[in-house]
Amino acid sequence: MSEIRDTKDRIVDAAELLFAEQGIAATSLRSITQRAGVNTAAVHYHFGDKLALVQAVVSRRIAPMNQERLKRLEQLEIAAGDAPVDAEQLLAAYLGPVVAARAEWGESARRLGALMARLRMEQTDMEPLRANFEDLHQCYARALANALPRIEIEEVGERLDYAVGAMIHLLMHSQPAGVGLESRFERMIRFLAAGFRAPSEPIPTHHFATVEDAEPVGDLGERT
Amino acid sequence: MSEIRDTKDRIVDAAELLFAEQGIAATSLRSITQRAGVNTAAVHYHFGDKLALVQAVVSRRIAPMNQERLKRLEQLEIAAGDAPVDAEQLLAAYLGPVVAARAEWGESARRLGALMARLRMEQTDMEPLRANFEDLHQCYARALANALPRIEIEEVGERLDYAVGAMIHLLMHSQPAGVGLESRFERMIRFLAAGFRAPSEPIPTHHFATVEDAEPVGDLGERT
DNA sequence: GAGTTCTTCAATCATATGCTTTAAGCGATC
DNA sequence: GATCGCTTAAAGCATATGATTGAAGAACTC
Repeated sequence: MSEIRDTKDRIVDAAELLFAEQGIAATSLRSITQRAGVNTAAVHYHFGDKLALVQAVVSRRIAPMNQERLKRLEQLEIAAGDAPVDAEQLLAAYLGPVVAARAEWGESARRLGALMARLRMEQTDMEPLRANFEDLHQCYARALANALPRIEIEEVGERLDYAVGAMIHLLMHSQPAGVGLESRFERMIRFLAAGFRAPSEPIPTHHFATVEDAEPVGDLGERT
Repeated sequence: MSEIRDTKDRIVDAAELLFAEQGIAATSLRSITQRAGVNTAAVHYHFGDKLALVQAVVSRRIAPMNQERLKRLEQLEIAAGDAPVDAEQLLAAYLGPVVAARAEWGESARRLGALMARLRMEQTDMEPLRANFEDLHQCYARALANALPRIEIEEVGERLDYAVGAMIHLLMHSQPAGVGLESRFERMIRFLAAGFRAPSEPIPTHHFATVEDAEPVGDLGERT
């Protein structure tokens, strides 16, 4: 009985690590079972096939994190009442759980970023994984569109995509020790929030030579 | 003689397409040679091994594009004289060649974005590929730091990373037909430029309107 | 045209992969 | 204590992979 969970968990642990470090397609079941110290057939017994293993890994880590993100969004919307939620708070709610995951899972969480990036890259090849992110993206895009009424909703979606791209990058390339990760996240949020608040249309005339000081995060008081 | 270039080029063509669509590690030499209509051994004869093939693909497409980007940077700096180059122009110079590549290479250019994304993801596994981007990144980070004297240079580098992440995302997920790609690029540049101009520090401790609720970034990595 | 080099081809190697099968181990139930 | 279900183990299967070989085939030089 104790061995059951042990074997299954060890497989998922090893798979998570190797998927993150080498990519999903590039990781063989044998390397997983070898690292987990279990038999090669165990993964097929417990999961069925490789894709099911991938989904198990996702279910254990990514899915709860995305639920947390949705929960935070809900809380923000409740707290804001009828008023739109602040864009920066939305970004923090979107990105925060990833940072929290690091703090909670310690060293093993270092893989999370790489795993998410791999998922994002390879989900084209594995359609079933896409569903894990679509809801999340749509909900936040809608909330951000409310927070930024001047920006066309379509463009808000695009910008959220860019934010995801930036986050993925940070997750992929941040140092193992996670030194300064939280402050880097804060800076990234500042960067992204400023981008989100950029006007939707270009400045009619092509004279943005002196825009530098004219369009910072000046209009911050649009909330409360 | 005519066959020589043909075979070599056909291999590179097929490799570029398949690398972009399936990933580098996930693409077998056999699938490449099959698509190219050449013998399996041809790739080893002409290139040596798989990594050399990858480098050949990069050399033909990515490397010239990166050179173009450096050239544009140089021209901007010359044109600006002693004054720093505008950040938006820098971003356009950085991202423009990618758009130009699409227009120039037609349908085959659709793969470029995916290829660059794959390269970025898998270059961790293939160290030799990293050099193709490091110079570029440093030069632009320096120029952007000049354009944005208020931002710490370290943070400028981070922000450029985020810009790359956003660009990669756009390249990966834009539609095949490339409908509206250029306008999307323009909007992305607007988004990114606004981010780059965001102040480096959150908001100095000294009072700025209502710091209390205007700084949602603070409770990012909350410990439960 | 002979000789040399460059290029292609079919066949093959050693290994790795996802997956299956068959049998053994183990605990609980009757 | 025998039986049954769940779990693990070892071996093997069919296929795919990167790489190599040696010979056949152009192509060019002299």
